[in-house]
Amino acid sequence: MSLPYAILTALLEKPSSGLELTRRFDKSIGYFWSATHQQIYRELGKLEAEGFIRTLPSQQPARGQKKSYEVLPAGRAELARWTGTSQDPRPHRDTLLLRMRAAAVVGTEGIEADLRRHLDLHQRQLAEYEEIDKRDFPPGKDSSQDRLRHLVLRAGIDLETFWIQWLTHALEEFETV
Amino acid sequence: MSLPYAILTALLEKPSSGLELTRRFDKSIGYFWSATHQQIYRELGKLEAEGFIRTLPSQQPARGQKKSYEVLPAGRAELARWTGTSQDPRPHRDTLLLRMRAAAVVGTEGIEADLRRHLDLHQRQLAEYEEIDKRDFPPGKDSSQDRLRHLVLRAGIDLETFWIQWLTHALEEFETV
DNA sequence: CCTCCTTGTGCAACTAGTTGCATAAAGCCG
DNA sequence: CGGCTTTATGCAACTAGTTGCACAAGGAGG
Repeated sequence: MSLPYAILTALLEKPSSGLELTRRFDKSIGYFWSATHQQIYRELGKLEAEGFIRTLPSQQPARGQKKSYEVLPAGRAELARWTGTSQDPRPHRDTLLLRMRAAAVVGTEGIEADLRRHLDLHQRQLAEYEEIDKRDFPPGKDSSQDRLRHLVLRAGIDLETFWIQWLTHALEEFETV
Repeated sequence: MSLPYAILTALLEKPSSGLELTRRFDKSIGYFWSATHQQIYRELGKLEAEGFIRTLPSQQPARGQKKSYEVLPAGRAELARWTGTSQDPRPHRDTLLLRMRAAAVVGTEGIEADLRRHLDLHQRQLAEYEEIDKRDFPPGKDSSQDRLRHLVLRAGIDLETFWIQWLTHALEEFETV
């Protein structure tokens, strides 16, 4: 699966401890590959056992003691291999669309309020992305690294924009019934 | 989770056997809630045990013997309850965006071909949706049922359109490096 | 200095989803 | 009528992801 590769990418961007990774997942990589701290700790253990990462020296492993990891050459190679390997898109699951379809059969009772709530959530997310856009990608920056990362952010922005439009349209539909 | 509700919706639209449901999932509900035949058979068993569905009469249960199900009033009520219940959007995972982010760190070797392949897949999917659009939603049809189902289809069409645009843009980016 | 809160790591048990395979009936075809 | 394919149902074992909780260290404050 993809989680180990998400972690390798995050660690290459910056060596971190489990908790730091968890926090960074919550506001960056996690936008398109979320993970709980549990998954992350477990995966860090596996990656270390496989020789893809190691704990930074000068740190004895103990509970409640911060333990930072960095990527080893074998880990970078494995990530590069995976990145270049063709993969099918994973099946796509969306509860809200499913509920709309159900609502067509059993009635729309109660769903409108939740559409509004989702609209609000997407608007917040969009605002967050635009914040990042302004902060991390000012006009001058366009190394090829930056351009790729910016492309990913654009996908996020455009997806949120799509949802906002769709939800707005759906809510209009409800008003005219 | 949502699978049982996807199945209830499909069965309300039309009573079916396990295999028929599997096929219908592959070309309708499955566009936003996919499931394997395995999941479906297991879930049908559970739904029957809970008294939400039953096998159509005049059918003895035997291997290799078709067994059709229909939704009972309790099942419809449960689906209506679920549909009207507020739910958080589930975390969103996308391998391709993750790979782009990884590519920013370890290089883009090999990813371009796969972007083209994905572009092709999305174009086919869009064509399929537009086919359904033409076939199932001619201008006259707009009962409130139809309008909701059409709204869901529009989401599919617009999402595919988004991906096609994004991938096209990404590939242009690659050419100018 | 002892309790409480925060930071950090981790185990165990669960739910959801996937993959591989078995089995049975029924139709097709020489 | 005997093997071959298709239709149909299902078990078992696996991988991925979630939830609930435990526990240790260190700092803050009465």
